[in-house]
Amino acid sequence: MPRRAKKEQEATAVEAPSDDEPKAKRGKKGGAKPAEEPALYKDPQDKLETADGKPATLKITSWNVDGIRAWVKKNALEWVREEDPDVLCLQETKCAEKSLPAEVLDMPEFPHKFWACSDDKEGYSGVALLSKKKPINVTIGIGVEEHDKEGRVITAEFDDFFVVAAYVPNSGRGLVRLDYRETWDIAFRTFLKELQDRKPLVLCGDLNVAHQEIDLKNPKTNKNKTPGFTQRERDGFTELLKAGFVDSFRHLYPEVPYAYTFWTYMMNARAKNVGWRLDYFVLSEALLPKLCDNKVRSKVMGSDHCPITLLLAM
Amino acid sequence: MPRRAKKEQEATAVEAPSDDEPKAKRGKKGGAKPAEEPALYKDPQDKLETADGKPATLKITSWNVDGIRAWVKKNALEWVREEDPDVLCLQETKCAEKSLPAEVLDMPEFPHKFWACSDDKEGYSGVALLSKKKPINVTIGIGVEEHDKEGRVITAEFDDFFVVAAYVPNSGRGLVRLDYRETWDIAFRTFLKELQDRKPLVLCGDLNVAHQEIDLKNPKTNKNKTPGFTQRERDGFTELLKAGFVDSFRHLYPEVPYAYTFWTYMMNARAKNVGWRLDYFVLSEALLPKLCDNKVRSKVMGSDHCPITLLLAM
DNA sequence: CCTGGCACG
DNA sequence: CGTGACAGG
Repeated sequence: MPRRAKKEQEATAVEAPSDDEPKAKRGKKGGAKPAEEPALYKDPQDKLETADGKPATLKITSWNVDGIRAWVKKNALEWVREEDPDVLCLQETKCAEKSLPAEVLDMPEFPHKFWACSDDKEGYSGVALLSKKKPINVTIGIGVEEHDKEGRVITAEFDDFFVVAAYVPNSGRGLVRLDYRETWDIAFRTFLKELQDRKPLVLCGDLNVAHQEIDLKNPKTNKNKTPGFTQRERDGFTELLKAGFVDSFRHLYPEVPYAYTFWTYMMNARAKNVGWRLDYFVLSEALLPKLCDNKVRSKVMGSDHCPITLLLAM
Repeated sequence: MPRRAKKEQEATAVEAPSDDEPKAKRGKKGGAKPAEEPALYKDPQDKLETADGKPATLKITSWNVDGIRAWVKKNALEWVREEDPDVLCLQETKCAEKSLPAEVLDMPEFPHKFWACSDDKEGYSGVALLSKKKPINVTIGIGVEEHDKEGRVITAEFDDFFVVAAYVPNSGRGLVRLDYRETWDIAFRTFLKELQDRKPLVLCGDLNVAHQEIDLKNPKTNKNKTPGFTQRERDGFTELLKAGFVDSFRHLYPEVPYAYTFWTYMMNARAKNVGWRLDYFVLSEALLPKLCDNKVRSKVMGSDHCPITLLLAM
């Protein structure tokens, strides 16, 4: 940093599927159906300065990789190198530390690498935080034993702020883990508030909730049924914002729909942009004057989530 | 049948690996090691008639497919169509009947298809017998309850002979199932002898034993250690031959080495032809006058086993 | 549908 | 190393 302007968002990891939706479909009952145009999202050009003209000096990228080994094989690191963030936060690495791919361990761009893996279940959960600059201090977990066994949080302290990389527990099929999720949400909020009492923070990662109806394609059918869009999960997020935090994407783009960061692999959801916004940068309000942009790199392939990037003028 | 002569054995399913062994290797200690030429096997041209000139009229192909769904995806059926056998025996289909790939179920070349699947463990073992001609009768198993739960044997009766398609149980890592294997071998032998009392038979399939030292690359290191080359398994095969059966490949080519039908996927074994002859046609002695050839299609890809083909003048 | 584990070979 | 079933999402 400072950075040159990049021409346009490009998907370098893996080519986006080239065949579009069929233009028209004939229903089984014989009735001709009108073509359903997919509601696409076009991320605007990166805004490289704050509202009052201070240049972006810090770039943070967050990506739920859905298995770091498979992700590496899909050449996702090529895109990471082009994006060239200062801090890279990865969720769902699904990989014991000893099995991490050499391609990631070797990256000289990030001399400082931190890993949190699940204690019990191999290949489950797991987050990483990679940084160009050496953090003052790094901690794993949120300081609550029952919540720190699954490799879900890494906190890196820098001079003027914390970066918290998080992978919030999914409530599970049939919402079997929604009770646990609520317990987590409360404990995690406490943790974040205490951190923020010391220094402003950037929370980034897969928070496993679509906050409002605008944050997923099918709010009606998923409300209180599908993990990630129950009232309790959404209220948890609202509570977080009340504690002095800001959803930076929604702050910058209050009315913009279709800006999803996750699409199930099933039913060709990504091609149809039937998705969810589950990945966030949540900032301490104190950092708002430094906010330049929050990008959603929706075309970048390599996982069932796309990467998101935060630009700050620190 | 009768058939035109085929020019040369060709691998149409999947290209054989194109890079050969490195010509020379330098040892870690600095000493130059002589290049180890892989001991290759070249299957001779198909012999399309018996020793006394009767033309081949029956072609049986046997292949351990190591998962019929994966095998189909590797385009193995293309090769099967070129080979065009009258009877096709498949082992290790690893597939419940309801999940069989449509590509196989649809094959009009084989109007008569028979499946034997594992009762308990899904995706384990399983054999198939496909035929152009309708058999007089078909049975599953060997008529012994404890041995008939894993989908290992199909017997098809034709006018002048039986075809027995078999996948003999592997003795398992650490030979944990060698005792069971011996029990199986005895029961299976009894079954075959009783069949043969009625009509001559062709046993074909993965018998999970390399009979003699010539039948695997590394007899010394595997003897009595690795499943498939213990004395008890080898003796079982010897006992079978004593009961009036003939290993047709070894009968035709008594001294030919390196004619393997299986190579572990590990350690690049196939490229180095570090293999085992585990797949056989075992004939009733009465069928010897009809024997034309026993082919080992070692270049044909699609599984960790290659197909073998028997040519008879019935 | 796609990732990981694990059993089996 | 590669297949399958299974958990998890």
